[in-house]
Amino acid sequence: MARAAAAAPKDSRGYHHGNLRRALLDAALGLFAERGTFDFTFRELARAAGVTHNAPYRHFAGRAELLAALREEGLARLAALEEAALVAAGNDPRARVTALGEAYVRFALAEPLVFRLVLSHPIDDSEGASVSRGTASYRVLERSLEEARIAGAVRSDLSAKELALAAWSLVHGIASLLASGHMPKGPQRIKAYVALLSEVFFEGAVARPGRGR
Amino acid sequence: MARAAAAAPKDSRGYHHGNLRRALLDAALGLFAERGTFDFTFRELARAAGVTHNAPYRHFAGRAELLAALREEGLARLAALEEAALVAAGNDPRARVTALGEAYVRFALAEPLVFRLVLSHPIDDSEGASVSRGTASYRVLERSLEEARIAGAVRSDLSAKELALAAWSLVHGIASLLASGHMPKGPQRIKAYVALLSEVFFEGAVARPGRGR
DNA sequence: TGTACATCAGTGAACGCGCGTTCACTGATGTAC
DNA sequence: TGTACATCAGTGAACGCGCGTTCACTGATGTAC
Repeated sequence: MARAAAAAPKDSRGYHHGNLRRALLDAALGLFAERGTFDFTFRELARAAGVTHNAPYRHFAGRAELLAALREEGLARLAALEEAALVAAGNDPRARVTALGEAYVRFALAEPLVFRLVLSHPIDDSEGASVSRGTASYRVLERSLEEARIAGAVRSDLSAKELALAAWSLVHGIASLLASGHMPKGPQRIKAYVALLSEVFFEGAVARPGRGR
Repeated sequence: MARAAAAAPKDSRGYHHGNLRRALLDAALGLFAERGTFDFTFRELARAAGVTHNAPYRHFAGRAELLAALREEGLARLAALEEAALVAAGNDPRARVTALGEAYVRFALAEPLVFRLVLSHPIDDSEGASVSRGTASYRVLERSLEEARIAGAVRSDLSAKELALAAWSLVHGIASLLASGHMPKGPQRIKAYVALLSEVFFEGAVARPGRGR
């Protein structure tokens, strides 16, 4: 116990760094934020972390491996946000689906570069396009819509898969646009965006008697 | 006339290239397609176009300027596709909006890397987030929804702006997912995706009496 | 139509620089006895 | 508990390479007379 505690924080003093792996990941995030792109060199990364130019090789074979680690961490954070949102949302099926969307958008805005790293990362056909549909995030959405369908809250002439595809497109669309700066941001705006998209997703855009003015 | 014709095609013979600017843009597109990313060097580009490493400087100050030119061309092609789609769609407001969506998705699939170049290009706040909302593409969509609204085809308790935001999110979402390979593709699939999203956009996901089984 | 000349697109040698990679090393940590 | 040693994380010098950039150039095209 005392040993573990001494090993983990470590004050980053002395010859051995203590947790260079973590420091490198954080330095990479710092470089992202600083310049808005992913194109840093491995030597820049080492400099940013305050170590010799080839210390990083003890932890990552190269840039690609480090980016992959960041992508994985990002996906995990997104999944955690979604789980928390579901818990907070209670039992109403519609509220649950909306909460998922809001978590997704919040993530995209809180970490726009990680979001872009994770989701604009091209997946070639050989890996199978199912990679991303197999994502925890997507599965949770599909499951929530299945629940909503069973509860009679959404139409049953479309499958949960089809509804999930539409919902994911909607939410991924706004999140991408926000993360790339194509839309005005601001915390109160996010709420409004999500509320609007949720309304359109559930109710549709078509004119109906007895709605609005 | 004879002069213009001789100047334009030019067979790319001899010391002067004839149309190196065009050739460089095409070579860049070739490099994109070949490696799936935008990170080529200016010297690679010159090599790909078959000229000396600094011939390109006669036409572009650097990589960034060339990418900007490609972005501009891409936006113009997208706008042209959308115009053509509108013409082909006839007068039905709902068909017009759907046709716009389909054109957008087709563009993303036909030129996934240009699509990513154009739309995942980060816009910083100083340029104003309105840059992209001021895009021809977005304006056309908003106008079409305004028409639909006037025709009574869509609800009037939401503004055309709000409806356009939702429609754009939806279509940008599916287009991004397809362009990054997160979704299975295929020409007949696109039709199905667009039809599904159009159905959900207009009709909504909510269960209604007298729909489905 | 023919000649002289200016313009301009592409050439090719040269530069200094930061990169990724290699290598032998050093010093701290953890383990065996 | 104390000493000896193996392991392993980070160091620092060295390398060859391709890059962007500069420079004086060459050869083709277009224009003036």
